[in-house]
Amino acid sequence: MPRLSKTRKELLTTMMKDSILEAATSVLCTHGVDGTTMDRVAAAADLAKSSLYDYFRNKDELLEFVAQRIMVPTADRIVEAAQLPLTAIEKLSAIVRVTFVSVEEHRALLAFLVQGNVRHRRDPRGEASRTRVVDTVAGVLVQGMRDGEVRSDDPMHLARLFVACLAEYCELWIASSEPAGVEQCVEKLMTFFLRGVAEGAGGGRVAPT
Amino acid sequence: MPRLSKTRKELLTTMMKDSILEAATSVLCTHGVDGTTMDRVAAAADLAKSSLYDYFRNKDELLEFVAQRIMVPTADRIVEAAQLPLTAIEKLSAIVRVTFVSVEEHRALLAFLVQGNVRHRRDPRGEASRTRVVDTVAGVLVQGMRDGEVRSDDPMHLARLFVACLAEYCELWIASSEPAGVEQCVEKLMTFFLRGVAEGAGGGRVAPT
Amino acid sequence: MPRLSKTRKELLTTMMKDSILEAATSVLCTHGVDGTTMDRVAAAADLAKSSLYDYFRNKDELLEFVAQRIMVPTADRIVEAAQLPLTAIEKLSAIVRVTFVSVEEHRALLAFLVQGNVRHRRDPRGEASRTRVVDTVAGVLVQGMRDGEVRSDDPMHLARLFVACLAEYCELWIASSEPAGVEQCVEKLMTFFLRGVAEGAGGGRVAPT
Amino acid sequence: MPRLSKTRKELLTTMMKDSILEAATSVLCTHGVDGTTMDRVAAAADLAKSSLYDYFRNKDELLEFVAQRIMVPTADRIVEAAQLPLTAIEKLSAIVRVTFVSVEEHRALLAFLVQGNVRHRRDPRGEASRTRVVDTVAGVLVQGMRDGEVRSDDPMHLARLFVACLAEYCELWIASSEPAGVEQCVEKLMTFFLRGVAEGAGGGRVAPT
DNA sequence: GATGAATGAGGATTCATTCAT
DNA sequence: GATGAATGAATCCTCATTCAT
Repeated sequence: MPRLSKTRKELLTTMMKDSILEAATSVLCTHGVDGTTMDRVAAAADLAKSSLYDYFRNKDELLEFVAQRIMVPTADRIVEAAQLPLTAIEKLSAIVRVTFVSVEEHRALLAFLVQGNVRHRRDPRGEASRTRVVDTVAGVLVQGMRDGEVRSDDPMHLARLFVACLAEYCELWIASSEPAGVEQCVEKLMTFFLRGVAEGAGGGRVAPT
Repeated sequence: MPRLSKTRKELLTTMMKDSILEAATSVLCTHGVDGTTMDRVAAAADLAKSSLYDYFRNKDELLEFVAQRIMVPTADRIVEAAQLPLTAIEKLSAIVRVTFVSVEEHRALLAFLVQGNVRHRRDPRGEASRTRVVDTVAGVLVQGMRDGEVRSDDPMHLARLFVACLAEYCELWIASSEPAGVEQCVEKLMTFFLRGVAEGAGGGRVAPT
Repeated sequence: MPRLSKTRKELLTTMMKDSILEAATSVLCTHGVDGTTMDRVAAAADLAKSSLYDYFRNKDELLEFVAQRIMVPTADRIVEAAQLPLTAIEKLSAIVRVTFVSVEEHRALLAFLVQGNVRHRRDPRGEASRTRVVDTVAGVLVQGMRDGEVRSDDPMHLARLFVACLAEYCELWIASSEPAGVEQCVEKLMTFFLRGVAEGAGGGRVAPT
Repeated sequence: MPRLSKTRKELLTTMMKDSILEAATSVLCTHGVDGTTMDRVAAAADLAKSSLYDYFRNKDELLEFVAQRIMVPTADRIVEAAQLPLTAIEKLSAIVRVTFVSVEEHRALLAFLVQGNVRHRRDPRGEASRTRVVDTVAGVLVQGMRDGEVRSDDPMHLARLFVACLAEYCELWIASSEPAGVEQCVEKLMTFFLRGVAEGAGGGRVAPT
């Protein structure tokens, strides 16, 4: 057989990486980050453990690959949404919508990563993506404050609360036995985020001590 | 010498367990959940590793004990706050306040557990406490809806968002270099939770698709 | 049982380390440096592999310990011999003698280390000892040249040749089925080293090209 | 196309083996014996790893081939030198000279093999060549003793010392930043070997105990 | 109760080797 | 002949757990 053309070779490699990605994803969902061993990934990929090392230099690189493959496109879409010519509130809606769509694609995994990584302070995998998202949201909030759409407060704090709610709601949604439609989720979450839970327009005077 | 009375014996055991608890807490703060080995706990407790097994059947039981000891009292206080004769909104304020006070007491650890455990799907430690808190908050929200203080929505969903925000804000607060006072935090978080981020009374019309 | 006194504890640990040392020594002799696995050492020590790590942090530390325990005392004796108030030639004799005595104590192992390390350029274990020995010999040779006992030449080169011959002769000696006495070895090697192989006093005119 | 003639086929195979030899040589020089993996050799040979097995049954055979290809010609030249119609001392000179020339050709590699293999007791690669050399030298020494050029002693012992010195000096020479010329090396080494290090004709009375 | 010692079940990683195409 | 893909056996190391004293 003649040497495979470089392109073809890379294609095959890419397909294998994707197949391993899928296996790793499934193991991650089933066993959690700490339970994700090379053994299990290999088994899920129906491959010898050592073969994993033909595609990834080590476990970290593999996990990094998973994180990138899942988080980065989502973060990308979010950043793009924030760059559309919209009002701040419209952008926030768009961000929520885009997130739900991504999560719907990857179901459990994204939620898992969103959580897992956010929380493991020492685990840098995926942290970059989260930071990008938080920063993007903060930027939108600043725009909203400038335009009088959003009340004045520390934008980074609000952005983190926003992302935390988003993550929690994704989790909720995915775990739900009869998940609601994306649009309904967007609306509910935006309502919560914009108006809070208090009844009525003038509501929400914070209770005295 | 007569045998120690059963009571006295149990008292000593309890003291040892507390001493181990302290050691485990310190290790958890220093090394994180994954870095918490029986070796390190034993060293921190100035005890032989094998002696840990005289007080706890295994590592999980030990960690469970830690989780209980830290989370349960906080959850207790939260439940108590929810039982005071207050309006729903006042109760929510009280819950937030009580949480911040607990977090302030345990600093890193509580926040760590709040995060770490909530997120690790497979890790049931502390999950019970979290569930209790969410349920309690949901109950308060139901009261609020009945009394016209809280707008109508799925109380479990709102409760989870509430707790998620609370956890995120604790994290924020603990990581902060010049942490604000408890009262200020309570107010900010309650404002967010009750009124959202939208400017003005009529704000927060959710953006159309 | 009361806590073992620190002294007693250390004593036991030391005994175990020695027992492991012996096991490692035997494995080294049998399988060579590259064939010395923790598995084999554990088996030879009649211990679980993991127990080795109770006494040595890792394989390198174990091998380092072996090297130190074997090489350092020998190197020490050699250095001491070089500090006696003797003529250079007498010192060289003393060095050879001391080496043979050490080798006799440790038989195969010392020879093995002498070789193994000398040759594995990348393996720093024991290298320090060898360097010390070579330097010491070089010092003695310098003294000999100053005193007119040794002909002028690069002392480092001569020292390395000296040590190489010493090592080779040890090897020879150990492999021999009817090993000669130490004194005879010393004499033969010294004769070789001092006078070479040429017959007669005026011998050894180097052959022309 | 007609089948290649057997001869032609073998020729191609030989060429490939040589090409792999070169690759292996380069890897050996760069990474040492332990760092010489089939992967690296394949990469250096610009060949698939599995293709190596079309030419060598296994790694040992490959290394053996390398050893032979490097050592055998040198040993051959040494044996030839020993067969010239010369005095023993002249022969020894010739042997040293021939060795240095070979080493100069292969630089690091030969020295590496001389060391690495000689010392690894379990590693038979190259051992045969070394034995041939030692035997040849021993033969020359016997001639020298018969002719009164070399003092009486065990010729095998002296031969081994001779070879050990030769190897050490090669190493020295190769590691040297400003290596001396071959002739100078030959002379120095022969002087050492024939006359030892003692000053003066009558020198080298071995020191008394 | 407490301790020191020991262990077995993994886990990541490397590498020589095989085999269908 | 050559290749890409795959593999199993080793190897180092960690850690929860047990047990005699």
